[in-house]
Amino acid sequence: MMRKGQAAKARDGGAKAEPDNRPTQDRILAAAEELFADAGYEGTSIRQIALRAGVPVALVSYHFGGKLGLYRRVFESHAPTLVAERRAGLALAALEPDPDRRLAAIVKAVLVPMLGLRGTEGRQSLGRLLAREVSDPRSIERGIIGDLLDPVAAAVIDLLGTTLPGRSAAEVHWAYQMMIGTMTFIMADAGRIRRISGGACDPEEVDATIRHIVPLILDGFRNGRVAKSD
Amino acid sequence: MMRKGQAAKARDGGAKAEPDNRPTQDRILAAAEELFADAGYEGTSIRQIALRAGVPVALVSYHFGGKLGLYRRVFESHAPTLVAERRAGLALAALEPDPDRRLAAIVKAVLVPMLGLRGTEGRQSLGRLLAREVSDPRSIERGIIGDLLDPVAAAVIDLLGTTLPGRSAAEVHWAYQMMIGTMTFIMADAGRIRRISGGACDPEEVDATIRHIVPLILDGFRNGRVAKSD
DNA sequence: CCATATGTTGATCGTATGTTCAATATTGTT
DNA sequence: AACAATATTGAACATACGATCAACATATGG
Repeated sequence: MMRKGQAAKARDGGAKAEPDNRPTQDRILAAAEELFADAGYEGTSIRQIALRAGVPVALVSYHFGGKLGLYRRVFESHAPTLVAERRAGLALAALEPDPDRRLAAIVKAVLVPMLGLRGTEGRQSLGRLLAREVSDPRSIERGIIGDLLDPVAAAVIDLLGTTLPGRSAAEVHWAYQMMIGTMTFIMADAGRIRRISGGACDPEEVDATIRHIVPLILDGFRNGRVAKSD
Repeated sequence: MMRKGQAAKARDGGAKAEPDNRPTQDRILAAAEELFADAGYEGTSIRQIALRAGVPVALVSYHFGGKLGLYRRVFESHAPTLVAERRAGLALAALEPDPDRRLAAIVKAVLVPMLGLRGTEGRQSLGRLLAREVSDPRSIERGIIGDLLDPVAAAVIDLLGTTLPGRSAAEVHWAYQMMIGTMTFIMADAGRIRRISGGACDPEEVDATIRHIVPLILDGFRNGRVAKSD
């Protein structure tokens, strides 16, 4: 009962110097983002989140209406930026007259905003969280990805289809899934890629990752036609 | 107290006609495989598993020494088959003199045993479970993938390196990660790919999937050199 | 200054979790 | 048949979970 509001509470963590001026909801969101990214939705408890945020458990339900509401809000608070970056890149790609350059622009418009998260201070956990949600079969029930990311996905596939005129719908969509699968796998990685490659590959090195991954995907797009029976 | 052993217990489920001759451990393993694949490790409870297997909860801990032991056993009971299939395909690929054919053989040796699980009766959940474990950053702590699958992964990368002589270690490893990422993403899918593509792509149709995915990856391998600065 | 809405707190609710136990049933061996 | 080893059972354990409550503090606006 000695503490008088936020100021007293601010000192107990001791981690940073400028901790608690940030509104309480933002601190809860930040804690939730990290923990959900590390352990997933089911693997994280609102008690852990409240503990890291330095607030009583009841505040989480009060501000976000429960665990699922908080989980959803984490995505809603960050996804618009990602979507806007992708749409901006797509718009630039659509202006490109040369099909080959346009293809490269599309791939970069999709990959760069996402892979770049791993190198952006304070955004690493967001990238892992998005990858986790995309990978999780259960995410369909939650509908978060469907609501926030599917629209821009459709735009990507459309532009991809007009840029690869000879391909069937299946070929275009499989190519898209290859791109998303590769990207998601890299985003979700927590060190295994670097370890297995003996340090040759490191998703944390964003530029090098993009420089290696983009051509791999691009050449699949350019040449990868469906095989004969064989 | 009326039931006398297994026979009486067999009738209560009512789902199948030939249920309980199967040893109890196998029923628990089968139930665990499905539920873990659907909801993940944290999202599944021992009680759900015991309920589906038609056994008391205590039996799970008795036979497998706890939840984690059961989870691990599910992989141990199926992974050797998958590894053997991959090694067999790799051995055949190594005999192929033509580099281009060898490359195709390597890719198929990795993809076909895994993607084929989705079309094998009673193995669909195993495929989704493997994909889930590979995607989960937490799986590193469990060590299951590292113990069971990493050795054959190293063999794949080695053969890949000798088949692509001019490439750097980073290029070879990134190519490998693209392949695994694409495969894992497809295996983990629970219907979104089919829905987004309007039915054009369906991971359940194993042959069509392989025929589309293999050339996409192959052409990335063949041509995807690292980009200049750009 | 009061009245009201909003934010915050610690405690408690009912339920679910993984694990363990003693008691009983079954199986295998001599 | 008698024995020990193994398997099965229902009940209980302590802990953790998400949610909710009444009490209290703070901010807002008249």
